[in-house]
Amino acid sequence: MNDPPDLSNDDSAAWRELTASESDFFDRDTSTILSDFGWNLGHSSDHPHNLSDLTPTTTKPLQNLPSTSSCSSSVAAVTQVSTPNTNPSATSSSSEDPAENSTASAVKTPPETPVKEKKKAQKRIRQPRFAFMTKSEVDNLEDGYRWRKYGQKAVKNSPFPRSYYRCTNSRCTVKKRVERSSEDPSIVITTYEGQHCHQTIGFPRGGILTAHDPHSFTSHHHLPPPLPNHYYYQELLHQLHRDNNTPSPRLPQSTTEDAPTLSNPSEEGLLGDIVPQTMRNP
DNA sequence: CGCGTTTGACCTGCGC
DNA sequence: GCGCAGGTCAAACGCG
Repeated sequence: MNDPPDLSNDDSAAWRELTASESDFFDRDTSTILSDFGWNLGHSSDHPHNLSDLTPTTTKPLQNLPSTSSCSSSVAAVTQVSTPNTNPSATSSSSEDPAENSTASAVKTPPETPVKEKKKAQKRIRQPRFAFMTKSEVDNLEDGYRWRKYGQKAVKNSPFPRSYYRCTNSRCTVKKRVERSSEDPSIVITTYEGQHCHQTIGFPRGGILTAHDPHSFTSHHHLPPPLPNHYYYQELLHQLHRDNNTPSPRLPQSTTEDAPTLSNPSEEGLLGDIVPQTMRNP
């Protein structure tokens, strides 16, 4: 049905299906969008500086793909096209393992009938995806969650492999893919799939976040993915469709003249300077 | 020893 | 039906 487009395996039809959600995406307040995916942008300087701690980054959300909520139960929600506006803490109470987990656990089971049928019923289920580009030297940007790498694949037409990560929280089914842009190796494309159903767990090894005080460990300590930027978003779309010889989808409203708007200076400091020109093709 | 990464194999979807 | 590419698994391995 509404198969969410895959950034890497981009299918033009799927991209075109974005239009409605794109409008919604760009019309909405940044923090609202991000919170939909379990990210809550701090409103002051009290958020941790993770991304910029690692490297100067320039980040751009690419898409907000409506689908299901990963931590609420899944199958029935597939047809929901409206924004998955559940906030992570709200969904966490019912965070039984949804389709994603059962799918994964079923994969390696012998190809028996019941499991296979179950898989088949689930195969179309995709979590909401949120992709963004980050101009960074490092591939794996700290985002407040712990990730376990479960796979790496070579990507066609790209010298850079794609890495697959899963949230280490056993009840959280969020995944992310990390790959470098073949056109600009300094650009890291991160695609999140699903919503976290738990708070950020901090950085056990890095110690940037702490949870000593559960009361202070509120949602605004979620680390945000980067801010939306129409320019990058559109650039990527065009780039992808150039690569695939498919017509570029039209973005609602936004133009390449849209300057990235940072809601406050501290965010700018967090995310690094946004330099739209870096995304332009020569 | 626990946890995370690496990596080859396997599964699945999709286009031709 | 076949082949390709993406996605996932899980054993082996490394590290603190």
